[in-house]
Amino acid sequence: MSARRSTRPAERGHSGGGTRHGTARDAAITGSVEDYLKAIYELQEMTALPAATNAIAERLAIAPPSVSGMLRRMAGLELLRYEPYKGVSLTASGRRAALRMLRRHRVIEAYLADRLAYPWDLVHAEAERLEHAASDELIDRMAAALGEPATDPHGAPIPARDGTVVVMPTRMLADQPLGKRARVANVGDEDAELLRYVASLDIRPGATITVVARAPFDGPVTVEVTGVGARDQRTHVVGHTVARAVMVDAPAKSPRKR
Amino acid sequence: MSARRSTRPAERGHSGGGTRHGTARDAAITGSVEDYLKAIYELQEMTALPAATNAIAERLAIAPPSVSGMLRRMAGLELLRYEPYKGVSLTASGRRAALRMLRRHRVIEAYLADRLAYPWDLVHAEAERLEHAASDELIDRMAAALGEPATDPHGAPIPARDGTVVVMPTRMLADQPLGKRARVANVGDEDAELLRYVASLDIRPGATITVVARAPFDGPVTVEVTGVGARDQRTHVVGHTVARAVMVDAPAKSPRKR
DNA sequence: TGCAGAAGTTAGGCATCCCTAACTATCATG
DNA sequence: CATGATAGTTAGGGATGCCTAACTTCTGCA
Repeated sequence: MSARRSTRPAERGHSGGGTRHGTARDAAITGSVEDYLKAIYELQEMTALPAATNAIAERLAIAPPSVSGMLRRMAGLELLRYEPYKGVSLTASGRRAALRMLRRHRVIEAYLADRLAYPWDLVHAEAERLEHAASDELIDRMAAALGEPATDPHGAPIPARDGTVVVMPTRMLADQPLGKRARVANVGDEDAELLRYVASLDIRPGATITVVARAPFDGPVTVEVTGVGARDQRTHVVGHTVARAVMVDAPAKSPRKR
Repeated sequence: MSARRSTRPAERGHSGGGTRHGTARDAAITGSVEDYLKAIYELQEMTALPAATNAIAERLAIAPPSVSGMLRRMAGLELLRYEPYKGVSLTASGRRAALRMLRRHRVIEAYLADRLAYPWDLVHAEAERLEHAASDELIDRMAAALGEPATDPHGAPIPARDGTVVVMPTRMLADQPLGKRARVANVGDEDAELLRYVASLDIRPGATITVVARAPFDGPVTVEVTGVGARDQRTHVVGHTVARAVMVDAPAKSPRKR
């Protein structure tokens, strides 16, 4: 009988077998754990407070009890600190892993858009799956091919290989003072339909935008937009959801490296 | 509270949840099932007989009982015909799915090698993971970017979108008659070390090779090689494992489209 | 033809990762 | 400071997908 293959796939899907060799911790970072890490990081980014179980559950479209269980497991892996009923916050190791995922996600998005002419509303969904399967080698080759891009197609900063990110201070279009010109920094990447819509209004990272009116009670916002390569200005009225998804530069302090 | 995401990941890892919408059959084609399909197809390709449980198990580096269970499940999905103790053969639907995976795998390999300067011994491992995560859209974009390549970097034919493959008749270098010049058709892609080795001998798809001597009892084979772009000939002595991994054109009948 | 060994199966288990139902802790507020 | 809504937990269960141990079927060869 011929020799049995000695190299077996380290991780077969997300489940089963496994947990041999590797950094003991690495071995247990499944695709699901990676999704949790990203979600928790992004929640903490927003609030700077421990991430709430229900918030994580909602972000991942998972039932809260499933999250409780996973958090306990991840605490065991020392990816986060978990005090029951008190929410979670990432450890240094968890934060590193989360930023690694963010880098992967955004490099893939950038590559797809730039090299395969992927429309910007589709790159997120594709990256969402590829980010778990791609090797670090592949991510680095893609980033290198693009010349180490600083942002993804939606304007979100791409963490560097060493886990540092340059976070520019931004605010939602919904919070932007009237009459103040600003640069569009980034647009939330999760809603494809919304992305197609705002693109049709020339609202993309780098565009210039001014809020000229805002109706009360989370009402529509009137904006003047000058597209990235454009000279002429267009006026649009957008709803509150859009005004919350579009982020503009808030040139307050200097950019922070974190 | 903001609107709950309506689009949830259709498949979370390989496990759990799922089985919503889709062709009822599609929904159950997990990454593992995809691996089985490929393995079974390739075994059937070689032998033209039902694939044996143990052969599948060995190919996938999985214990035979695990295979038995999976085969029963896949028979239920009508991907294959399963007669206990008699092996399995793919149904039309299973064959289609297997060829789809082969196309994905080989398009990815070709893309990585061509566009990201991936060395040919590494593309297999990377494709092995990406093939489960990439969308059809991505595969087609990659294939289009390359100009619809006919073969992968190892010389294996890439099935067309419609599931047809042009299979050229080949034979192992180990079976090639003495003194007969032939073109290297393809080299088995699974063993990275072997690939690096044969590449160092200029043995790649398209190279010209002649067996000038063969020792008995599966002994070493002496060959004269002219590299793809090269003019001068080099002589090498390779072992039986290499002689079985290198396939050369066997210009017998005309190529079959299957 | 019969029987040993190879091939393949059933039985029972475990890890991941999700679910619903039911219970408990926390906290704002009257 | 009691209490009820909300947040979060435990309990129990199911699918996938792998494992080992033990058993059954098949087959080639004397």
